Amino acid sequence: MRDVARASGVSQATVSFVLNDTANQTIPEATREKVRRAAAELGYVPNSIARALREGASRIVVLEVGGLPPGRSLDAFIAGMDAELAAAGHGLLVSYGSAATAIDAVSPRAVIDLPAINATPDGSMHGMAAHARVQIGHLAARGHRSIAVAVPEEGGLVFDATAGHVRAAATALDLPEPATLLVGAAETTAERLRALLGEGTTAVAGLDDDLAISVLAALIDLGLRAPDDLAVIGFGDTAQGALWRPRLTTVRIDAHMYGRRTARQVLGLSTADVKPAPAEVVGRDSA
Amino acid sequence: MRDVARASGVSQATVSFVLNDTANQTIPEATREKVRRAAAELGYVPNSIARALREGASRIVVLEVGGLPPGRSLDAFIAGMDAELAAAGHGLLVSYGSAATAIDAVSPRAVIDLPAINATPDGSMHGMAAHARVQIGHLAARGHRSIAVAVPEEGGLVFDATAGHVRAAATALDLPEPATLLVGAAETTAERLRALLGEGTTAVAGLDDDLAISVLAALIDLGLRAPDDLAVIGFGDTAQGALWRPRLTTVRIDAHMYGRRTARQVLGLSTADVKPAPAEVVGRDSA
DNA sequence: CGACCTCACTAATTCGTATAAGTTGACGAG
DNA sequence: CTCGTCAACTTATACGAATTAGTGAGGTCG
Repeated sequence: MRDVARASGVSQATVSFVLNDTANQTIPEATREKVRRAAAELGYVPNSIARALREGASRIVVLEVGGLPPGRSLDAFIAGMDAELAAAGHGLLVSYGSAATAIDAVSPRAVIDLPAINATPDGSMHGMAAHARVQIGHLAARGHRSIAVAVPEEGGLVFDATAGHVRAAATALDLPEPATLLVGAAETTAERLRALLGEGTTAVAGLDDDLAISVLAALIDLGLRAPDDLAVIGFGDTAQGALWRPRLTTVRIDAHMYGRRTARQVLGLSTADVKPAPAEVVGRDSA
Repeated sequence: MRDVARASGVSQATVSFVLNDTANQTIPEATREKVRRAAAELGYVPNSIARALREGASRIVVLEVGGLPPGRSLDAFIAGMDAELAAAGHGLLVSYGSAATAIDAVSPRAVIDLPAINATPDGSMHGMAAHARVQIGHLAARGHRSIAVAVPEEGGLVFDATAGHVRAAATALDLPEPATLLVGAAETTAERLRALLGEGTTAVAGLDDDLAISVLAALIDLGLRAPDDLAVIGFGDTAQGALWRPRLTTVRIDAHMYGRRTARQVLGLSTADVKPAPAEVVGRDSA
């Protein structure tokens, strides 16, 4: 910046004013032009660390994904956030694992703890509660009343919370409390599924597509088939689901828009014109 | 830091010396103790942005994953890097999408362009070339000579490079140049596969498990079965592969170690004692 | 004609750290 | 008694921007 100032014959402060279009600063267009030209010629690039030191935060936002299931939805969410943030001159960085170190190393403008948000009582930010209602609603509409929810054996908070949404959805639809199907090793899962079937369960909702697919596999191991012996519905619309036979019925959410909305939210921008499409059942063969 | 200095009755510089164990600095233990105590009491936490400004780079490293296929290998690689970096006081942040913005916003200690590294002529850093030899070698050992490689229709550089390794492996084993199977929509893929089978192809190697699974699905659509009508082998050992029927034969790599090694490399530490296990075929039913 | 205002800037300070370059007092050697 | 050395610090500066508080020239108003 000092070089630019020297080259254009003004002070460093003036350069800052011009390049940042600082308000309440009366600088004639001629000078502005001179400064901009010099900056361009010298290939001036602001040092974002210095800027961050001055402003108290860097222009990036960190997304913590925790144990969130990977897949198309997460990718789309990330892409959406990234696009919106980029438009505002910010960058998106994703942290797996040791977030704390990373976070204080970059002083992000904001950090988004995605699992925590989804775990919110009403999952408000991303409408998780509403999504769950769509998923369970599909099953209920097909006459299922005795529904189980497939949860990973080594769950973690993320899944606990999501399972909560599914349970709430069942209650809201006047269905009995859903049973839980712990998904683990192939044989154990199959055994548990057999037990559940014996108790009259007619449908299973997976917290994500991978879990639903595991259930489908277990079903095959038992020599049974979906949707006749058991209806299975997933969540998230991963590529895998469409490949399976029977093809997996699942729920698609507008993750890209949710990503964009989240980005605008943390930047303090209006979210009025970014409306995610409602969750939608991708009706295929398994339910 | 100034507060700590005031509280312990020394200068800010001394505090810095003590807290960083600066070499060539003679400070009696008594003083050191005083400073440390004050720091602890005041809950002093160094401002990493200021430190980054001073040192020219922050203590984080950015990993660019580009269009790399997600899955267990990538997760393990990330976990490995993260662990090793954390031990050295650094954080790991992953960039999808607009890496440039993010990178200059944080001035990372290093940035790792994973696809680019894997694309290296010999894929040296992560032994991609050797891995490909293991994959093709398995097929060759079972007597297959006419092998095709499954590549995504919308490939990108990552896959081009990986495909190169597979081709090189075939050549090294004195096999004819492998054909290419473009994987796209279900029907098209099945058609292409039918054509390939007509030309005598007896085995397909997928650049990752997802691609191999798509081939398995296409095979089912054609009313055929693996491994009798076509041997199929994947790469990366994702959870999905084990669920499929026939269960997918694949290649497992020691991604965690590769991650750790990469981390130590970029930090300039010795990599002598971190030796990734060689790639290994997970022999299941499909090949 | 002097007070006051606006324009077009500049000088100086701040953010929090790391470190090079002193400074002071005690002690030993000659 | 003096000089040099060393321990134990302190002072001052730099990193690169943003921003606050001026400052001088020129014009307006009463």
